Formats: sequence, C-alpha cells, structure tokens
Amino acid sequence: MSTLSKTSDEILASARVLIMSSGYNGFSYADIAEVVGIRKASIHHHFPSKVDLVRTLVARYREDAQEGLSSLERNVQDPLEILQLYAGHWAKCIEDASRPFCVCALLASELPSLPPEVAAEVTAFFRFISSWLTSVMERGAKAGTLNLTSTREIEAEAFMASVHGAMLSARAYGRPDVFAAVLAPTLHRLSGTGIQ
Amino acid sequence: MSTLSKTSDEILASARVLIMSSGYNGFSYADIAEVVGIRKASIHHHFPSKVDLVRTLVARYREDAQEGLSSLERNVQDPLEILQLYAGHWAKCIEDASRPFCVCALLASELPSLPPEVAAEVTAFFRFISSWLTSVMERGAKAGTLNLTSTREIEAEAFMASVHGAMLSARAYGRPDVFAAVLAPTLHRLSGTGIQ
DNA sequence: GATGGGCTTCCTACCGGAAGGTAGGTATGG
DNA sequence: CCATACCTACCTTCCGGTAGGAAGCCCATC
Repeated sequence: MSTLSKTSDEILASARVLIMSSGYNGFSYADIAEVVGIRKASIHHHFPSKVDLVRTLVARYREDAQEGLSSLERNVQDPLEILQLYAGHWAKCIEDASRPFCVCALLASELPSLPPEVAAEVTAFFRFISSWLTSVMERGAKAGTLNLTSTREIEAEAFMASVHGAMLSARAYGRPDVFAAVLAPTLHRLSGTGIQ
Repeated sequence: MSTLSKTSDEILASARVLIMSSGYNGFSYADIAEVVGIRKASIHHHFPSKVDLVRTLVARYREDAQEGLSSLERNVQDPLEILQLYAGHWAKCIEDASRPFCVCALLASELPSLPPEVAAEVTAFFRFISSWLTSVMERGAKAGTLNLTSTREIEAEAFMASVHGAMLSARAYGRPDVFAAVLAPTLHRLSGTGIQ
C-alpha cells in the first residue's frame, strides 16, 4: 500500500501493458526500459527482480480492482445493474484497447510456469473477484432481482468464467465486439426477462 | 496431412505438453530435447524453426479435434448429450491432468505476441469450434431439445466462452473440480429443466 | 554381390543476440 | 552528509538457429 515514486509507477504501468499483451514470459526489462526511457539496470533499483516487479504489479492490480468495485457499489445499488456495469466496463476497455485483457486472466493461463509468489497473487485475485461476485449474487437473490439457478458461489464463478472466456474469444477473433455479444445472453438470463 | 516420423510425433507431443503449461514463450527447443532424448539441433532437422513447429502442432491439434468431434457425432445424436459429453471430456482431461488446458485457448491469450502464422491457426481453431457448436445448437433448437435464449451463433460462442473460462478458473484455483462445477449450470440451463 | 551414391537422421560445435542480474560510479537534492 | 535515482559496463545463462560431419540404409550400377 506504500506510495511509490513516479518512475516506479511508470515502470509498473508499462509492465502492465506488456503483460496484458504477452504474459509473464513475453516481456523483458529491456522492453520496459525502452518505453519508460531509462536504462535496463535502473529498473533493478526500483524492483530488484522480475518477480518483485510482477508481484507488486498484481498486488496493485487487485487493490485497484477493490477500490473500483467499492466505488461502483457506492454509486449503484441494484445487483443486476452492477453486473451490467462491470461487464460494460470491460467491454469499453476492450473496445478502446486501453485494457484489452485482464492481467490476472492472462497470468492464470500461464500459472504452472509462474514463480510461486506471482502465482499466489493471481490466485488471490481470482478469489477476490469470485467472493465479490458471490456477494452481488447473494444480494440479487435476496432482493429477487437476479434470476439464479444455482448457488450464489457457482453463479459467481460461472459469471466470471463467461467474462474471461468472452475476453479470450474477442482476442482470438480480433473482434472486440464479441465480448459484449457473448455476455449479453448471460446478463439477459440473470435479469430474468425473456425466459418463458 | 502428411504422415510424420516417430521422432517428429514425439517432438510435437512434448511441445504440446509444454505449451499447455506455459504457452509459446514458455518453452524452448532445449526443453523438448531433454524430454524426447535427442539434441537440440536435431529438432531443427524435423522443424526448421519454432514457428514451423508450433504451426504444425496447432494445425494437427485442430485436425485431431475435427476427427474427435466427428466420431462423437457418429455415436451420439442428441445435441444436449453431445454438449454434455464435450464438457465431460474436458472435465476428465483436466481432472486426470492429461490435458489440463486447451492449447489454443492458451495461445489465444498470448495472441498479440504470436508469430502471424501461428496466430492465424489459433483463430482458425476458434472458428472451427464455434461453427461446430453453432451446428449443434441449430439441431438442438430445431429438435426442441435445447433451451436457447439467443441466436445459435451467440449461444455457441457463449458456451465456448464458458468452457474456456472454466478451464482458467480451475487452473487459477488449482482445483480441477471447478471446471465441472462452473459448467453444470450452463448445461442445466440448456437442458431446459429447472426453469420455471 | 560388392561398391558407392544419395538420402535420412542425428550428432558436436559454434554463432549472435537477448535474457535477468550485478558492480561500481556519478549526479542531485534535502 | 547521505540517500535516491540513474548511469556505463559487464556477467552468466539461455535462446533460436547454423555448419558440417558421421552413421545407417536403400538401391542402382558395374
């Protein structure tokens, strides 16, 4: 939770972009150095090793997500609307290519080859999103505004899986619009409308 | 479609295992050489470059899938049962760790950094699975045995996304059983039972 | 039926470059 | 004065890939 220097932030930001496109083994200190405009060795001053860098990056990524979702919940009460806005957020990020993929979804696919410290952070991220979605499902079920057919936990996992799978398809086809198209029926079903 | 030598097959098989766990940038010729029991340079005799190797591997992967799904359709007619068996096949592969992840799903996540030839094969694989699932949905809709709420195409994409997302979650948690758990409600919904 | 191409398969040895990381120095600013 | 931030220069290891040769095998020719 410590405040890092401006350069550290730039290093993390460029690493995030690079990881989002190629994963852990797909970027190097040299790549970051070129983007940030400093020398390769200088990065080691801020992050002694690649593991340090990515562990910090993923931890921050989770903190940012926690903050973002908290603020979302402060502004919106309806569980269905929360899910729609969550999906819409990703749809926008993918469509404008600002965040074309979830860092942790990409890292999770490479999990067996990740350094254990990084792998642990990735697992923690999944657990966080899952438990947050579970709480949203819980509220929706109690309020009767969400149409659930399984336990809250499973519905949460299924929703998360749809989001990640939709990202993957959008990337595989090179068609950002696929994300929203794939998520539409899921949201439609959760809304309860259109089911005879 | 050519028949390759025994050594070529072993190279492809070990590369497949390595890619399934770490992706394109996560394995090297040295890794394969160690598994197969030949020298690194000998691999270049069978596959001049890494791109050749992986392009061949993915093309074969798609051919194998085509064969497997054809044989599945020869033995089973009911669309719902086909989807259940498809999901069950993956559940088994993940659970016994024989094929813990789809090669093309992993490569798709790294798509922006893949050599174009490999990327094209990965996209082709997605298109193939998608169009196959679409045809299954089509038949299920016509026969009235599948409960669809969107177009066949979108239902197919959504199903594929669920499968890929479920794989990812199973890997992220290190819990193979998550795959089947996440897919259960989707299959349940498609079966039409349990919806009031 | 030996002989010698020619092909396949694998080898040793090597290349240039990129990887992550280290050592040690120099500005700068509180 | 000293910590921070960044530098040049260098290290080892690994990467994908190449050169050139040795062994085995098929098979046509003398």
